[in-house]
Amino acid sequence: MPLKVYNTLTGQKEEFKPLHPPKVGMYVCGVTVYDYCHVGHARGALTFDIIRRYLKYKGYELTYVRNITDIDDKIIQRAAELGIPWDELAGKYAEEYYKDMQALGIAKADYEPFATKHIADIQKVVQQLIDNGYAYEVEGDVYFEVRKFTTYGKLSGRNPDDMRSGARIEVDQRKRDPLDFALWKSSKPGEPSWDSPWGNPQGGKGRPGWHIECSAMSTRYLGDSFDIHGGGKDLIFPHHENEIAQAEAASGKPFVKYWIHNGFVQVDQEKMSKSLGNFFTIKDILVEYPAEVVRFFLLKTHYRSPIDFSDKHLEEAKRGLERFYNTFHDVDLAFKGHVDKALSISELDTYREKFEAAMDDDFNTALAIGVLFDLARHTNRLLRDNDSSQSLFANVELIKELGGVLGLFEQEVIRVTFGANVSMSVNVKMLKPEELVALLVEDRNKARANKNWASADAIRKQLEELGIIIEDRPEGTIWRFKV
RNA sequence: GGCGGCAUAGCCAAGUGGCUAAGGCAGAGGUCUGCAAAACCUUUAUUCCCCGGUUCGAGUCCGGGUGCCGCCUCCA
Repeated sequence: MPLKVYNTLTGQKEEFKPLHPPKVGMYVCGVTVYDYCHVGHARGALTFDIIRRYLKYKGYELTYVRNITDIDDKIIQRAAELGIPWDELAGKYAEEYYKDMQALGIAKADYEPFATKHIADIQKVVQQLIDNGYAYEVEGDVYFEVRKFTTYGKLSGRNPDDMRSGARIEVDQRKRDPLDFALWKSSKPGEPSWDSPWGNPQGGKGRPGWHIECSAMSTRYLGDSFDIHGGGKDLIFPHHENEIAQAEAASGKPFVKYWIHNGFVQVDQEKMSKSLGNFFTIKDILVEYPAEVVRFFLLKTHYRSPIDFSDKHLEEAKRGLERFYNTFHDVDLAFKGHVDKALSISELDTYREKFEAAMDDDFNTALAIGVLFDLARHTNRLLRDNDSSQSLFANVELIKELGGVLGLFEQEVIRVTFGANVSMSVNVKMLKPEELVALLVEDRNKARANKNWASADAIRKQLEELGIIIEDRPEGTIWRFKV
């Protein structure tokens, strides 16, 4: 089945045909490190984590680059407010960013370049643009001349003549056109700076503009033309539009084939953002919910749709996840089942095919999760009918394998055994002293044997308050953690 | 003002021309059970914001309207 992706550049879903199969190059705009990351950043990172995982599942050889912006106005401003060096601030939040990503189960990209480590590459592109006649220098600043790039606006569907530049900010009179944007900025005394050929007769000090680093670093690692470039919807204009102008004006070649943009996380129907102040940091949320719940919550909605962030929705996601874990546990418990109506291999293949069809359709994780729910229900049904535990393990394996493509069900588990014939898998991260629980369960069962229901119920209730669920089943008592 | 997106059950959310509109959560009834939980079964949208149109046939395409959101300024 062909993979289809929605391409912002054409406004359509297109069949994914890499430039040099099976190799695929993907560049994603990461974060500017001046503060903690919030759930919106998590969604962006997660979207491309899924795309990466699925491309690999499909057998592509992916090179994934995700940058970190460690020099810009916000960093300088925030550092000044705090009275600390700008690079100390950037370093600190880069560290925090790495921690957040790791906590969310989002692996590092193959390359995670920092802007300040690529000043030479950036200057090379700026010079190239000047040489090609697309950029001009004014008092140490270098601007891109938008009117020279005739296809400007093709990504965001804008016409330069329609844009009301300067409607909300003052236009720098030194620019030839209000739309022109900075490639290189001269530095004021005390600001971070690098030597440059621009400004003063013999060259001056300055720093890169915001957009140029992505053009420079993406092509540095992936070549002048590559397959996928991604980021949040808010980057379409001006950031990505400008990247295209810079890269194509410099190289003379098409820059990116597929542009992919993820939708926003909203709070009460409004975009979650730093400027509105309505954000929740990743750290805050991970105190309340396991990372897997956050991941599941985000993947229940297609990546391009807006998603409303709320406690209620997180709780819903948690319960849904619990459903899968219950199935895993129950199949474990049915270890000694017998063989009859097993799911055939071809039936399992049908689920795999449906899952792939969903993911092939522009990474439709919401639909794909629906397929996993179907398989879980099917498995529970077979379990009820006393089917083969062997074949049901195959079901669970498939759920875990496909869930793994979404980064779900990946936690390390250990097997815990009670008495002679009851055992189960426990998420090791959530592990509490299991011997103690086993002991309490034993005590409770003694109480039950004596029909001391009050005592038995009290133990169950107390354990539940600790996050441990007791269930009395025909085959014996089991316990599990709440998700 | 320009450009783009969204509107599907109590809530969340798939579906973008054709069998009875996925799935999850919540609710109701049932099976099981000391009780509870889990699981399973049944049930919850004659209908997809409104009005026109195209078509044998539209939630799905086209036109108009209403509401909401985003970008045009830093933003994932």
